[in-house]
Parts: sequence; C-alpha cells; structure tokens
Amino acid sequence: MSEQVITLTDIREEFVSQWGVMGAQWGINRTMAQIHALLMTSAHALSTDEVMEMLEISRGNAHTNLKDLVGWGLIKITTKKGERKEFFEAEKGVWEMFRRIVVERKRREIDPALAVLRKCRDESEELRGKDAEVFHEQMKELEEFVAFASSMGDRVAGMQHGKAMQLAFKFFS
Amino acid sequence: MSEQVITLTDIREEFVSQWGVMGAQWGINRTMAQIHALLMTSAHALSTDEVMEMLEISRGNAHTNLKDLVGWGLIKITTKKGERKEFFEAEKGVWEMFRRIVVERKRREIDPALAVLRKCRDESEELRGKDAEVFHEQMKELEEFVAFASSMGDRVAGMQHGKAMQLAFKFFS
DNA sequence: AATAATTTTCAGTAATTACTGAAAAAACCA
DNA sequence: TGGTTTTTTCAGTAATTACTGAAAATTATT
Repeated sequence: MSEQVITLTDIREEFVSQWGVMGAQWGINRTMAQIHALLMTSAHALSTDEVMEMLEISRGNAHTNLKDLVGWGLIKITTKKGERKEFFEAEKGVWEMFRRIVVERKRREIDPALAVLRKCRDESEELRGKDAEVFHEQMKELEEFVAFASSMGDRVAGMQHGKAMQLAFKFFS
Repeated sequence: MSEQVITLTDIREEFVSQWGVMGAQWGINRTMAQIHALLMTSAHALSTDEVMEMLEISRGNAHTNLKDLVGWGLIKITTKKGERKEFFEAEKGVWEMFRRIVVERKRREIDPALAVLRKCRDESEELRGKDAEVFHEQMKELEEFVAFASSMGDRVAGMQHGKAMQLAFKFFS
C-alpha cells in the first residue's frame, strides 16, 4: 500500500467544494462560489477551458458563472499577449472582496427591499385599528433598521482597509 | 367600476410576498420567510391552521417551517387558556431579531467554515512552490478575516440595543 | 471574403429543493 | 380505557433552479 501524500490539488479541491456549500447557504449558486474559490487561490489567471476542466463543468455553465462573477466585481478579465482568449483573475485582497460583496448586495437586494418597506409603511400610515397600528409600527422599525444597516454598509464599504482596522481596534477596546 | 380601497390585508400580502423573495436571496426558504413576515406583523399569535389558511400552504409545510423558525429563535410557541393547540408569536423587536440571526448563522455556518479554513491553512503550511504559497497565503488571510468578522458578530450580538446605538453614533461622527 | 478561434445564447434535461396530504404518533380528556 | 384533538413524519410529487451541449453570433486572422 502506498503512502498517501496530501497534494495541493487535494487541499484546493476540499476548499473549492466547501466554499461552494458555504455560498449555497448564503444564496449564491454553488458553481459560482466554486469558481470564485478556484480563482481566488490560483497563482495565475485561468481560461474558461481550464475552469471547465478543473471543475468538470460544461462550457455554458462556466461561461455564465464567470460572467456573473465579473458582474459582482469579484473577478476580472485579462489577456495574455499572443493568446486570443480571455483569462480570469480574482481580486485576492480579502477586504476588497468583502467591500465589493457589500456594495453589490446592497445595490441588488437591500435597496429594493427598502423601497418595499417604505411603500408598506406609507400605505399603512392612515389605516386605523389595532392590527393596522401593529403592522405600521413594525414597518417603521424595520425600515429604520434596514436604512441604518444600509448606511453602515456604505460607510464600511467606503473605507480603506487600514482605516477599518483602526476603527475595529477602537471597537475592541 | 368600484373604488379600490387598499386594505391592511393587501399591504400585508405584498410585504409577506416580498419578504419571501428577500429571504430566498439570502438562502432562506421562501415559505419560512413568509411565515416569519406574517407573524412579525401580526397583532396576535397565530395557530398552524391560521398560517396554513393565510398563506394557502399544506399542514406539513406550515408545521416544518414554523418549527424551523422556532429553531432559529425568531418565533416562540404560546398557548391560550381553554385552547389545546399551539400558537406562534414572533419576536417583534428588530434589534433582537437581528441578534438572533447573527448568533444562529454564526453557529451554523461561520464556525464550520472557519474550521475548514483552518484545516486548509494547516495542510498547506509545509507545501513548497509558488502555487502552494499563494494558496496558503490566501487561506491565512481568509481565515483571519472570517475569524475577525466572527468575533465582531459575537460582540455586536452581545450588546443591548441602547449600547449598540450609542456605539453606532460614535461611528458616524 | 473566407476561415478559424472564441464567446454567447438557449432549448432541453438533469438535479435539487420544496410541498402535499395522508397516515402515524403523541398529547389530552372523559 | 377508548375516543378526540393536535402534532409530527415522510413517501411521493411538484416546482424551481442549475447545467449541458450544440448552434449561432462575434471577433480576429489571412
């Protein structure tokens, strides 16, 4: 029986797989999270074909998710001189990654939610009765909270890593 | 043609529906989010049958999701004297809601993810070569960041609403 | 303009996730 | 104890979401 050496490929495979599970729990398509994990830990930019091969997925799937990741600002397209095809490279900085996710989730999900809350709050404003009162009060509180969280997001996402850490330090003391 | 008056039922229906969409985007089952929305905005505790009727869902579905919500600490079971069946009532305070979600997501998702990151970091420690180095460095940074975010979560979740607001005020000045 | 390489789209299908409804179990009651 | 109400489970099915693969479109090359 031969010695089992753990290779980089093995470890990366586990990471990619787990990052996919994690993503799914947070509403991100599994494959997209896996591609992100792959690029995030890759020393060089990868082509669509390399991604297809490494994750054993179809061209269509790879393509769609790579473009979605570009849309999230988490990876970018690069080229190599002499090569015609596109290569994809992930933002490696964890803080920058986090910032971009915050910005996008806010834009895509928080802001629309806020609009709904405001509408429901307004529409329930003049209704009378205990039920309407409870409903309206809840809309008001939720709206306030989400608006607050949203502006916190803006603040944090607008900070440089250094500034953020400085602030965090204050927070913990 | 008759005048269309917007009733509380209409507004709540929209809120419930949208909260469901929102939940789905964040990895929460749509029905669960809808039930939560319903209870959150209800002036009194509701029975399984009422939930079934209001959302037009089956008993099994209602039951499973109600119990899951209890598991998340977002709603609790109550009883009415003279009545034999269970009623469900949501935590109404937005800050408390937020705290419980943070605590649970941390326990269920962040902590396991952290374990994976640590494992991958350790296993890639002694591997040599550029690729391994990049991988290991990325694991280290991710692990640090997630651990940090996790302890921030603990801190925030451990705070009273008042304290949190006080801190937030400092943050914005 | 024809050829070749690459990207993009999308109809059809597979995989996953959520839901129903009825039956079983449990809790309560006379 | 046997009957009644309520909760729980879960096999089967429905709905949703994700993926494939091939064709069409685009882009570059000679």
